[in-house]
Amino acid sequence: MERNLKRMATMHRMQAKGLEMFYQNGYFNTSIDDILKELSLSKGGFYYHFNSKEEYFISIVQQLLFRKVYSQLVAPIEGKEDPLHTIADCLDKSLETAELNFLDYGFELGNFINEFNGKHPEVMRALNDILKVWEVCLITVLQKGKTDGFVSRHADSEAIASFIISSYMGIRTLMVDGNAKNLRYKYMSQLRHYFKLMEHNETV
Amino acid sequence: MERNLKRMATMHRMQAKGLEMFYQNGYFNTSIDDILKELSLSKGGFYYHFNSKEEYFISIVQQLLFRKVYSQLVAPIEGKEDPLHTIADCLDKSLETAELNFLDYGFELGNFINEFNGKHPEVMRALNDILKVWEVCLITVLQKGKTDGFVSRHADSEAIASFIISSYMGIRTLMVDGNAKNLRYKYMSQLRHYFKLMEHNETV
DNA sequence: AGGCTTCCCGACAAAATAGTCGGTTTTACA
DNA sequence: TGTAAAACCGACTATTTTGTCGGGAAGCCT
Repeated sequence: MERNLKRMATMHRMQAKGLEMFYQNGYFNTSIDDILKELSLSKGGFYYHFNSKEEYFISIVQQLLFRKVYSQLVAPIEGKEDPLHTIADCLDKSLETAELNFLDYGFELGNFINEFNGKHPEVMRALNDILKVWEVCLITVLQKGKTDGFVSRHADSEAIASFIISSYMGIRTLMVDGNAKNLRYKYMSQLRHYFKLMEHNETV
Repeated sequence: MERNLKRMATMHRMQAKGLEMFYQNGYFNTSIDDILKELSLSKGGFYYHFNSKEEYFISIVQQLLFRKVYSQLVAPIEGKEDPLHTIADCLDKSLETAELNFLDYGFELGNFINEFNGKHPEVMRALNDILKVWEVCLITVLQKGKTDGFVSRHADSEAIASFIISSYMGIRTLMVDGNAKNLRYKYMSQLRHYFKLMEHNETV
């Protein structure tokens, strides 16, 4: 058992540092050597645990990135009532974290999708899987919101979900180099306006 | 004069091919050699015209990318009346081009901003300059829309502009690997709903 | 202690990378 | 037509990159 623990510990250490550096510099602009230097680990050590840079990256995506997105964007709204307010609060919280993060480089998932878009199908599949989980969660919770009387029955849950995702991905990108605080405020104000549209307000 | 023409022609050829390949594969994943091979040009030829890869890229951004964004996203709305409908139509047209483009890799400007975000200040400046032009145009036309009675006086032009930009950047990213046609339709429907909110509709 | 598996080292190979430089071709023009 | 400048060539250097491999250290079980 001690064995397995050590293995897990090392791999996790490698993955965590990898995510950190790929996020900061991008996948293609980060070399295995760069990462290993930071980890004080050797080439042999790396290739003992992973077969290639790409496989390494995919494992990071499936394990670390998935959990990160899930805990930040999915879990806080999953199964909740009053979806519109819940979603808005969840996104605002995410933006707040980004705003306060001195070393923010945007939305990890979004950045990687951008970097791999249209190529590297294996990697894209892993990234799209995460996106899909988020999307499905949004749609589900919006649909439930309809039956629970929080969301207008005319609202198009799928379209709303896509709109939320795209706007969030975009604002995270803009916030990196712009006035994050101001952008966050502006974004949230517009998003909340937009959300008011589909509140259940049929006066019957 | 023939001299200058040839110079311009060659440089333009290099820039055009560079934009094409940087767009397809990303800046860091495209080597000078790759580009030169496609151009049937030599190393010496390249470094005669440009001093470095970065300078080369910046020249591409300032000349080709700027014009591209300008003609597609700025010119069609600049000075126009009824800004909300004009903007919506303009974005829809852009999305249509992307949708029909068999080789779409997202929003060029957005992709590059993503790739350089937080690093390479020189490059980021050039990219942000373009973004700024677009943003200012949006704000201006929205403000004018207020005085002309097309846009509600309570609308926050700056916030709307940011919201438009971020959502557009996001949807372009999503459209690459998703069902572009469907995404475009969903996006435009939500955007138009959102726009309805700020139409001038004070019944006095 | 002996042997076996797991884990890790670091030198090495092979290819790719940005950029340099001396020389050659092309072009303008006197 | 001669000549000088502009435009281009391609071999070369430096470094970096991913990935391999033979071997050694550490832990585990008997």
